[in-house]
Amino acid sequence: MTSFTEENYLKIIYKLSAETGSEVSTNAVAELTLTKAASVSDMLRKLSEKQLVNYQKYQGVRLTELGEAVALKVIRKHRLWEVFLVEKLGFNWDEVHEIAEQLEHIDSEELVERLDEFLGFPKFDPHGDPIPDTFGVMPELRYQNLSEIAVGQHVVMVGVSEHSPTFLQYLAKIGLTLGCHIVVKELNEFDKSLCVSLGEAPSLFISHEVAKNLLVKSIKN
Amino acid sequence: MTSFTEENYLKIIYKLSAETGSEVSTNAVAELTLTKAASVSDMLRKLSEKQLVNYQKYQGVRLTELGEAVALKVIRKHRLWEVFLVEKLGFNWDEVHEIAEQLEHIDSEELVERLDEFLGFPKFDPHGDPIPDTFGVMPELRYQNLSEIAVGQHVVMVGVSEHSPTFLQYLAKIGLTLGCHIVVKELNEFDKSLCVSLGEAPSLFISHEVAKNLLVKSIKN
DNA sequence: ATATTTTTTTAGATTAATCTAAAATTTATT
DNA sequence: AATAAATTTTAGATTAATCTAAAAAAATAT
Repeated sequence: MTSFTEENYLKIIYKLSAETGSEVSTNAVAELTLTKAASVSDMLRKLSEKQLVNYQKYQGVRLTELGEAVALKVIRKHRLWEVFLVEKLGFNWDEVHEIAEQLEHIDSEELVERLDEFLGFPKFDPHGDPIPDTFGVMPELRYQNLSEIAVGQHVVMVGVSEHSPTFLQYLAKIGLTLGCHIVVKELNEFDKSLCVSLGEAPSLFISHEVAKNLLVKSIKN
Repeated sequence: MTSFTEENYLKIIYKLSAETGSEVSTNAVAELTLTKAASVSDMLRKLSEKQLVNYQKYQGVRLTELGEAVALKVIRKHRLWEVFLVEKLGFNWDEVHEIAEQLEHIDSEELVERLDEFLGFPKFDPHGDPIPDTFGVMPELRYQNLSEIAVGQHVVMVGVSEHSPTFLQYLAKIGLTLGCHIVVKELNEFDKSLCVSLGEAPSLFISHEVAKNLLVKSIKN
């Protein structure tokens, strides 16, 4: 029905679309599929004929409901296999992606359901990413506040619970953006302020007041 | 290195070659790959260029050592995955072939070795077929005599331990051929003779003397 | 031993997925 | 708003795996 290649395109369009919330550009897809824009154009026309995407020339692409269902099935398989590789076969969480990229295309509904059961119906993969259920429904994400994170932990910023412009402008000014990686370096006992590092940049001080309003996702290490 | 398709050809050539012991014909390969002879000719030329087979036009094909090593790796993976599907996921032994046909092409040495360990280094798959080790070495086959088989068991005839023409002619006469499926229906206590059935054919009486000389492989059910 | 049949190979097309180079469209800049 | 720059699409090729139809070789039967 859908080829290995088509499934990869759908998965990538799903991910890009989830990030931006709007149409996905040809170039963005080309970058992740490791192909050229010309190849992407061809494939988008084909996926469009198959009713898997809505595609208007020069206007970017979006998944149809059908396309999203297919993408979610692939993502479900990918993440379940990652759990299997880590929990059952003892791989490290950073060694499993490439293998799961292959396993995600194995075609058998029965296999997926039995694997899910064998693994105890996990809700998150070893990277903390949520595993869609049979119907494509994602589990609730269990984000934490940065203020709850222990020293030494590595997290990704996934949102804020305070939405005032002042607060958001402040975040932009100190370099805290959605998706940035944060390592908690130090916790000051007296005022609960944090010293954190952001990738290469010099360390940053964050007050408890600010930390309470930052939603983060922890990254296993 | 070797594509999905090439691996399937090598696997099929291995199996045909193991049965006949000599060169494999183009048509025989075409039948099992579900393609036409013309396609097989093309592929044999290609596999020959890659040093995976020895192929002389019109003279049939044989695996090289390299080709056999690749085929055995695929067979190893196929049979290990079948054990996984039956032992861990609870599939019936007759439901797993199609899924294993896909899983056998997943490319990761590390995965195969860890799977083998996870399964407890099984020597035979759920159909009783031997699983080659990492180096492509098949375990000793543990055939049984028909006389040792319990009532209700389903076996396949794989050989004889008496090779006299009289005996072999007798077998042919009563319809016992290599590869035929036998179900043990009844055991007569007083002379240890058996009543067995062979597929659709009417039941057959076999003396203990004959049963002792029939090598069979049991089939899990 | 010749003719017929069967098997196998070659020649020429087809499909899926990709590419490069050129043309078309959209976005950004003066 | 006109032009320049960037993005996207089309046109035309390429590669892997397959096909049909025709030619060549081998096996079989008279």
